[in-house]
Amino acid sequence: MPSPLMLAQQFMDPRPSAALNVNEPSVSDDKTRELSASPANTAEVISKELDHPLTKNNIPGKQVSNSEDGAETSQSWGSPKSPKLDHQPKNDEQVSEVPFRKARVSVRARSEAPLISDGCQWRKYGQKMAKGNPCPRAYYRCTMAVGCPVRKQVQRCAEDRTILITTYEGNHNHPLPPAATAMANTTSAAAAMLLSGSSTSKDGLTSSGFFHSVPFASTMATLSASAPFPTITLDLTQSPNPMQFLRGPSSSSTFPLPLHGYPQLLRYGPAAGMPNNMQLGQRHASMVETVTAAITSDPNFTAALAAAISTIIGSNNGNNGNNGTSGKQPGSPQLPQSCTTFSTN
DNA sequence: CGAATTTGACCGGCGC
DNA sequence: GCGCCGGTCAAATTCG
Repeated sequence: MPSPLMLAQQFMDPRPSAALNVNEPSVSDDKTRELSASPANTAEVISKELDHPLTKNNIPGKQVSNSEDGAETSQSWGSPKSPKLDHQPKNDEQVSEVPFRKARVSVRARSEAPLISDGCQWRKYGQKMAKGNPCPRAYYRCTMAVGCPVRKQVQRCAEDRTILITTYEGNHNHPLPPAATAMANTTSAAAAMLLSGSSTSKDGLTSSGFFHSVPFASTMATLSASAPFPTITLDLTQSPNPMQFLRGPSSSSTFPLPLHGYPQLLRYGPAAGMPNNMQLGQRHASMVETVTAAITSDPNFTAALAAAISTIIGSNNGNNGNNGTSGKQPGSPQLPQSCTTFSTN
């Protein structure tokens, strides 16, 4: 891996296509059946995979570790389990250049509701008791589109049952609702930050880059690449602090983060803006802070976050299977979707 | 009646 | 080689 940046990009999203679709609200999300309301919740998203599942190197037991909830730490998504639907191994070989084939994003949110709404529609297909956690883990599959390979796991933290951990895997092969898109952007930003920071070290990115300048950011998001696939964890359960910026009516129901307000976010993507050098320095920091603040302060954000995550996930792998449009775009190489996402929105 | 959820069984991987 | 564990499938049941 040449430049860390690249890595970052790859993690985030190798392909634009999915992301693009995401932006299009063709699907009305109202359908979101998940509880839409999780009042104060923090969500945890787990992972996204960059490559086909077939790649099995994953080590199932270990991957993400950042999670504090011991309960869920060991999840092995991406593993080859179901011969059928799960993976859509088809043509994505392009991604293979990436050192890590799979990436995961985890988001932990504080929520009383059994699920957090992320703008997508999910169907439960299984539930299991995880070994170190008294709370059952539920398995959901995205039903917004027929062949959407995206899956998610939802489980409460054993230690703190108010914390809901949601793990996303796979990429959406269909457009996501606006809410989801918004989330996606936010999440992507976070991920981007992480990634960018990660350049320094593979494992704990937290320590690098942005985080230095934005300490609390690290607390909310971390990326771990030690495993075969990188994992991005967003921890919304703890409020970092400071959001002095947003203090006022932050609690309004809408997402504060938005790109609308912060154009910087839009360009934040690796491709676009994450130059090796972060000239933006402070800008980034502020953006991050803003985002963080928004996240922590706004419960609704959780939903958005979840959606975002899924989007990201989708973007990563995405590709191929996804967008109906076409697996790959001839003209455009693989731009980081995140970029796309950002800019689009 | 159709769709979604629930629950147990089955499958495959991993560790011992 | 055996047992454990996580994950998914599929039939049955429930709800809208």
